[in-house]
Amino acid sequence: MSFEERLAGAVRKAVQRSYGVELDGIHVERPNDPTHGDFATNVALANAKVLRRNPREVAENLVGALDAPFVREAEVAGPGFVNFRLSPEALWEELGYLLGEGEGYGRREPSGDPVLLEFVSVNPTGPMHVGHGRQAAYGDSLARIMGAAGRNVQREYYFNDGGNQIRLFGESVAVRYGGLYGETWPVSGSETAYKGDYTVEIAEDIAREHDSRLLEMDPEVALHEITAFATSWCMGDIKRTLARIRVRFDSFFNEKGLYESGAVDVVVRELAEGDNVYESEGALWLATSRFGDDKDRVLVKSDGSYTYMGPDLAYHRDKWDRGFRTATDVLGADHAGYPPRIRAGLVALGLPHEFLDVELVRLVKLVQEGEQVKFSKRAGNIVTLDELLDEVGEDVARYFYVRSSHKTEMNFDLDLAIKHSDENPVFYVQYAHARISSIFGRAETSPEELGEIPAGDLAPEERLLVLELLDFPRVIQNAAQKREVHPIPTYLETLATRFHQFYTVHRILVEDADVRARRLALCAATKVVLASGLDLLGVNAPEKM
RNA sequence: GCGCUCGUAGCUCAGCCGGAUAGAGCGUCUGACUACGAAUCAGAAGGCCGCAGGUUCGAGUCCUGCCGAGCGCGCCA
Repeated sequence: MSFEERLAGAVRKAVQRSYGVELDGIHVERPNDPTHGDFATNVALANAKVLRRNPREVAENLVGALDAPFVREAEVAGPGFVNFRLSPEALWEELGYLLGEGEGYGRREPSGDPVLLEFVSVNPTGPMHVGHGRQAAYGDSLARIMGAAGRNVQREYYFNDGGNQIRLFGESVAVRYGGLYGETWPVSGSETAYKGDYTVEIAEDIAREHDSRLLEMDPEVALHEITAFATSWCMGDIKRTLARIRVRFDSFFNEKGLYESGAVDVVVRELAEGDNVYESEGALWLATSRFGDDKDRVLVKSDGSYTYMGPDLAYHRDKWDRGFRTATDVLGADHAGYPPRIRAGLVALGLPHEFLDVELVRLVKLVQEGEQVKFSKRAGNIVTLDELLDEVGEDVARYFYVRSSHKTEMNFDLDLAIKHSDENPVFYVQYAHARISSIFGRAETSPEELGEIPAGDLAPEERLLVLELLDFPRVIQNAAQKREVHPIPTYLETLATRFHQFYTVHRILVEDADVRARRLALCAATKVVLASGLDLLGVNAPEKM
């Protein structure tokens, strides 16, 4: 149990003893100003009115009634805060526990209902670009964080391997392929849809494998071949990029299978037989507005084919049928209209409203020389994720992506990113880790060989470092609960600062065996938490750099 | 027009369930390596937390209204 929780419990008991009331939601926090102690609570202020006493009086009584051996000092301050200072023995003991847990510190075993985290899910019509990189980095880190927080999470990639976009893409590659042999391939639109250079590469690969054989076949059959080749080429490319940026998936789910298994038909039929559909203008509409959507949506088009509602609802129903009780979808912010209507459809199918949880990731705005560049896969003017990784490296990219909240807009100036990659704060955090490794190298020992920590007084820098280390479990829980990744980088940077400050003031490898043991313990604990935190972000913790 | 998400230092961003004097990094300026890694540390300058009301002991944080930005509002996904 953390000190926050233990303190909250002790405070609750003290209030109970003094006033005979049971309070819940007791808030204990780390004050900004270290002179306000290690922890503070505002219960006296928050509850003065209910107790009909003035806050300072409540605080005084609370201090008097407090029974908490790990607290060395409790005092009333300001308008009625109670500031606590912990005993060094308790802090060292807790640090010993941290070291005993090692990389597992702050992490919980997965339990509870399984959660399906779906992210990236980009169509296999081209390489991943810098915008996708953000969703990949966010989604993967979120999965790691939720897992560490004890959620039973599975990561899935949903890919669209049918539909109109795919057809247009297949045609675009076919045009390139035909072009290699001086043939003109007929397209359904007035012009080729996808123009990126990679379409030529794919066409060349097709030619390498099939030569001109496909040109002699029935065009529809040939197009089918080409499309299959092209999409699988792209999936391969995407998977390679994902692996490179250390993004892992447990499963890949393809849309086509939903049609082939009849799952889409089943869902549409089920809805059609219910009371929430009606016909209008030759189409079948689903009354999603009854369940919170802005307006109703077409389920079956007037030509008898399904809209995307069909497969998407079938897909989410499938998630439910597989036993998941929460479906977290990580989507680009351009899909903002999507959650209400899909959720409405799912509720119409009888699934609980809370089942679908959507996190919208703001798009990355590409800027070059102060001007916004519109990047479109179809126009071909994209900066690929691979290009970015070539320039700045995996650690810099992953850290950069998740350092700011996924909800805020992100301006991405590639030139600037390359130029300033040396200044990326990830190095600040990694440096602290490498520095500690170097200390252990010099001490000719390792974090594992430390043994018991002899208790003793803590210098201010040591105290702040310990308190920061012990905050890690809370940071993980908080981030998981709020589905945010950026608190981790924020925390790691603070921790690295606390360490560097401690390091600057105190020499670690001193003669005094107890002092040396304590300081090495601080180093070991910092090292393990830094490595663990960086791991949550998919970033390396180097021994030297 | 309606809906969602945002607006914090020159720039990029933090800020836990409403708490005490709003914090970092970059950039600018000044200092610190003859003991463990200076990719570091100490300090200075830099703020109407978009604006205006409201809620209360207390608001960057909650509510309302404006202003500004992005996205969405297809028988596209």
